[in-house]
Amino acid sequence: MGETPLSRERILDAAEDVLRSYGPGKANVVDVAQALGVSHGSVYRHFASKAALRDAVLRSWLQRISVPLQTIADACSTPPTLRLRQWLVALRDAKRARLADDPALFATYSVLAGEAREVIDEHVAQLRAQLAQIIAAGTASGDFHRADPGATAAALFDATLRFHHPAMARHWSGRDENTAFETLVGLLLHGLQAETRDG
Amino acid sequence: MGETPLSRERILDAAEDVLRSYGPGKANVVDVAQALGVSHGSVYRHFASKAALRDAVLRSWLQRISVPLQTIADACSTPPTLRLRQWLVALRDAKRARLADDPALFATYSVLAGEAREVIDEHVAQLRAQLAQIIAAGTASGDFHRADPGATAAALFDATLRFHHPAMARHWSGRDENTAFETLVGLLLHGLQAETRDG
DNA sequence: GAAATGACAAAAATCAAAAAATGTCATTTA
DNA sequence: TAAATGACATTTTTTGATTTTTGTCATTTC
Repeated sequence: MGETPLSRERILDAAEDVLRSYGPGKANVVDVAQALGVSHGSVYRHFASKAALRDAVLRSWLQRISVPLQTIADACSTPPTLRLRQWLVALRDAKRARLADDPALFATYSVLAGEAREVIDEHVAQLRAQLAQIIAAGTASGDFHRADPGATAAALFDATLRFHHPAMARHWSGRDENTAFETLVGLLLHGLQAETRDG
Repeated sequence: MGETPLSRERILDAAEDVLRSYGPGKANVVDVAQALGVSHGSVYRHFASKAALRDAVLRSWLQRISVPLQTIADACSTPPTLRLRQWLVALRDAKRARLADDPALFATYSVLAGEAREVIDEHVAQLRAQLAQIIAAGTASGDFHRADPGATAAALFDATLRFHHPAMARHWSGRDENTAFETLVGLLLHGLQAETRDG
């Protein structure tokens, strides 16, 4: 009956569609199987549990955010200060665009994120590593003056939480949002460029 | 029957006790009235609704955080840089202490906060005003070089969300918590002290 | 007569029975 | 013989009847 053989990929796509139209509370694996025209037993042949499927869908969504950011982090020809700014803007914009594009789906993924702590921790670690990479480049070039790129990356990620953490999405449509972001990023970049006793 | 006449104060105290022992989901105004030995109708004589009582209890809890911070903000004899650091440390410590002291009550108040957006907005505005006051002092003394104390205050408050927002409480017992805080505060203070084109 | 009461209607929470979803696996299909 | 099925036991969610809680106010109390 199946035209294309059933694969993880196809299941993931169907699961995302089901999630989009039913929401995180109502979507279930029978629906996903139905969307694919197979029995739900077949889905369990590719994913050990509903939680595993949910994690895979979330991971795929997060990849679509982190992969383009890696490209920015890798752009060695861009000066570190500019590169850092571009990266922070890109992260902010990626989140805002997803919220603006489909608020319900954004809310759905926020719920999934709340249920899949490990997947999120992994994603955050990836993003921090990208930041650390840029900061290390800036330290090497003499643009930044900080001892520990890892700790500094964590500080920058935390400092900008307000602009990328889904729990703060409520604020993203505020009037002074852009000014607030620019003020904070300006402050942080000045901090990085300042000479330190200990760095 | 009543020894002391029923007052807002006494109701507030009883409500906090009830909240402490029943939690935010189970506490109700009949319980509060019972704890005071009065009918629930009498409570409604002092508070228009359960929501109004809840707001008042939350406001009182928040005051106990913001009033001591105001004292720090007002300490003109302390140099602005140190004063700012003290204020940020005090806010962080106040939240951490409440979480450590009674995690269940902290969770209860976090739920209340989620239900009483307006009260929280007011509280945040107060805290930001305190920060703005310190920053304005630092700008006047030449320690800081930022154009807009209000915007800078907002940026500092947002940048440190990770260390004072209840939604982030999960992280507060982490191993590198103190280092992370010090790294971020150091970065921010350097940023404030740096010369700017536009300030 | 100001403060408190408790009976009451309306709204919300609870609970247990019924329905649906998850996860397994012996059997079927191609 | 690898992939898919669907019947099944178990767990979770939904549903709707019942109980609790909220909020009001005419009456009572001190």
